[in-house]
Amino acid sequence: MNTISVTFPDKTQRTYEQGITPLAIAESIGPRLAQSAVAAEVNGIVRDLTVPLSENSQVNILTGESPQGHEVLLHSTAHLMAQAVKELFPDAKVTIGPAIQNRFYYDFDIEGTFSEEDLRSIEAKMKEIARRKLSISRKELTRQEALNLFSSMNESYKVEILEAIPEDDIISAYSQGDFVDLCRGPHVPDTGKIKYFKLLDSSGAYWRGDEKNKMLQRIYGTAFATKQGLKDYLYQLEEAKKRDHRKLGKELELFTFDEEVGPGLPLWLPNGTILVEELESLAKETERKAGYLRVRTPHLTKGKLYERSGHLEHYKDSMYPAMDVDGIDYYVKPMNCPHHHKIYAALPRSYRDLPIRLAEYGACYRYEKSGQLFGLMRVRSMQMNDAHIYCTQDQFKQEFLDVCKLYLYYFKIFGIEKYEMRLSLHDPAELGGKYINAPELWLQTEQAVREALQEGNLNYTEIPGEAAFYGPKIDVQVWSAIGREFTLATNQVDFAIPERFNLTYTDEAGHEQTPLCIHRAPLGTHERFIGFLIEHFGGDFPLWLAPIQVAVLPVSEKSLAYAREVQSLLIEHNIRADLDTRPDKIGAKIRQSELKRIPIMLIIGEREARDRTVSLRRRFEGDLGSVNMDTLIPRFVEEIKQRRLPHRKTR
RNA sequence: GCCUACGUAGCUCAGUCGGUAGAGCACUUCCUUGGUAAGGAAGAGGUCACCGGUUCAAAUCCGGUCGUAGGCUCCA
Repeated sequence: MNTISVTFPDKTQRTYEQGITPLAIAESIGPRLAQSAVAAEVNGIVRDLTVPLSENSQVNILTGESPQGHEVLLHSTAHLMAQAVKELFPDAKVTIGPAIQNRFYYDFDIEGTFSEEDLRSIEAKMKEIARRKLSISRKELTRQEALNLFSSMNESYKVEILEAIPEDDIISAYSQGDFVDLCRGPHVPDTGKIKYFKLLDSSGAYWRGDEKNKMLQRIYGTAFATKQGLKDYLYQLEEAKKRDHRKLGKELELFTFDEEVGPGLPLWLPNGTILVEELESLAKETERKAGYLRVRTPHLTKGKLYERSGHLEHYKDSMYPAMDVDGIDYYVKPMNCPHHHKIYAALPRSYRDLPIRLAEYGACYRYEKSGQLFGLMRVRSMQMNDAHIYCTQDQFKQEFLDVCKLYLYYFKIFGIEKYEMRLSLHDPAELGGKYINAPELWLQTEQAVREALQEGNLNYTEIPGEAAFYGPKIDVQVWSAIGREFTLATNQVDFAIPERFNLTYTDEAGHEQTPLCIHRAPLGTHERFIGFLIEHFGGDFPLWLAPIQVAVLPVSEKSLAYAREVQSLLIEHNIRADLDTRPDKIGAKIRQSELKRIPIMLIIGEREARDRTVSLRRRFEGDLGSVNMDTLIPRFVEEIKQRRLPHRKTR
C-alpha cells in the first residue's frame, strides 16, 4: 500500500496510507479532536472530513470553533433544518440555505407561513434528527442525474438552480437519511455533530431577492460548536437590543415619532435637539477652519430646477410628489446640490476664487418606501451636513484628500475605530448608459481619487460598477453596536454639472473653464449619525454631547439653597445642569440620574454647603470625594471644549 | 412597495370562554429631612390605534385603514 505525507499547520508531518480520510487522521491525533472536528482544510480548501486523500497534503483539521469550521457547522445546521421542515411539511419546496455571519437561513416555498409554534416544533424535530446521528454523505452527479433526481422529487427550485450552474462545474448532492439536497458542501460528517443551535425568527424573502419573484418563507437560526458559544451569542443579541437607538431614544427622551405627523418624520425632543446642535457646532467650527462658506437655501423649488439637475429623470421615485402652485410644479428638495450650484452660478468666478466650498445644514425630504423606514436610521425628513466644493482639476486631489481627512478627524472625536472606505468606480462597458460618457474624465478622476487615498494612507476597497451616474464616490461604512452596517458618510465627484448647470470660471489665460464638483457629507445626516451615536455610545455620551451634563443633587431641603447656587454657577459657565428638588432620599436621586445616564453628579449636603464644596460622583467611577467648585468648573469646561471621550471604553 | 407579526395609562406589560379595565415604574399631594443606584401613604391618569361589521353585549371575533417591528429590495 502506498503512503502519503501529511503536513499539519504547526509544520509537523506524519505518514498515512493513501486514501486515508481527514476524519481518520483526526482520530489518529486524538479522540477529542475527532469528536470536535467538523471539516478539514486540505491544501487550503475546506473539504468534507470523509474525502479520502490521494496525495501528499497540507491538512488542517477544523473544529466548529474556527471561522471556517463554524461556517460549515452553520451550513450543516441549515440542512438539518431543511430536513426537519420536509419531515413536518412534506409539501414544502426547498430553495437555498446558506451560512451568513454567525447565522444561517433557509428559504422554503410553502403554503401560508411559519408560526412561532412551527418554529418550536421544527427546532424540536431538528434535535430529534440530530440525535439520530445520520451520516451525511456527498455524491457527485452528472447534470442529467441531478435533473432527474430533483425533478422526481418535485423540487422545482433546485431544478432551476441546476440549470444555472455552469457547464463544467461539479454537481454534488448531500444526503442524510431520506433527505437529499443539491449542495456544493462541505458538511459535517453526521447530524450528531450539530448540538447547540436555535431558530431565531422567520420572515418573507423573495426568490433570488427579486421583488418580481415569488415570496418565500425564510427561517433564520444560529448554531455553535459549544453550549457556551451559543449562550454568549444569544446574550450578545440581548445586549444589542438594549442599545437599540429606538429604545434608548425613548428612554432618554431624545426623539419621537407621531402617527399624525407621519412615518419617517422624527420630532426632536429637547434632549435630542442638544445632540443635533452640538453636532452642528462641531461641523460649523471644523468647516470654518477648513475654509468653507455657509449658505442657506429654501426647502421648496420649481420642478424646472430638478429637470436641469437630472433628479426628475433619475430620482423621481424617491421624491415627494409635486405640489401645484399657480399652475407650476414645486417640489420639496431631496438634495441641496442644485441650490448650491445656483449659488456658484450667481456670480462670475475666477480661478483666483477657487476652490469655493459651500456648506449648509440643509433639510431634505425623500419619499422612502414605507418598508424601508427604520427608526432614525432611515427617515423621510433629514438634515445633512452637506457641502459642495468647486475646484480646478489641479486642486481636485488635495481637496478630495482634505475631505477624507475630515472623516478621520471626526471618527477620532467619536472613537469610531471600525470603518471601511469603499471607492465605487465606473464600469467602462456602461459608458453612455448607466454612466455619463466621458471615459478620460472617469479614468483621470478615479486615478486622482486613488492617489489622494494612498497619499493620505487611507485603507479602502475598490468596488467596480458601483459609481453614481455622475462620478466616482467614496462611501464610509460603519457598524453599529447591534451589528447593523450603515453608510454614514459619502464623498462624491460630480461630472454632470458642466453640461447641466453651465458652471464656469475664468482661468489665468482668460478662458472659460468648467470646475469639478465634490459633494461631501462626512457626518451623513443628523438623523442617521445620531442614531448611530446612540448605539455606539449605548446612550452614555461623552460630556460635550450629553444632553444633561451635570445633575445637582441636594441631600435634603436644608442644602437646597446652596444647590441652587451651584446650579446657577454651572449654567453661567455654559454647562447643562439639572437640579433635583424632589423630596427623595439621596440614593433615589442618584439612581434616577444614573438611569438617565447623566455623566456627572454633584451631591450637596450640609457639609458641602458649610465648606462651599461639592461631592463629585461620575458615572462608571463612583464617589470621587469633595471638591471645590473653583477647581471643578475649569476641568469640566476643558473636557467639554476638547470633546473628550468618556474614560470607559464605549464598545 | 411586498410577506409576516404586533398596537391596552407617559413607560414596561397583564387581561382566561365575548360580559363593560389591571399591575409596576413615572406623575400629583401629604408624611419623612435623609450621605452615594429605589423611605412611606394616598390620589389622579384609558375613545383598549382608527373606521366599519357580527352580537343582547367587543380590548377580545371578522373586514378595512393607519402606525410599528422583523425580513426582502433600495439608500444618507
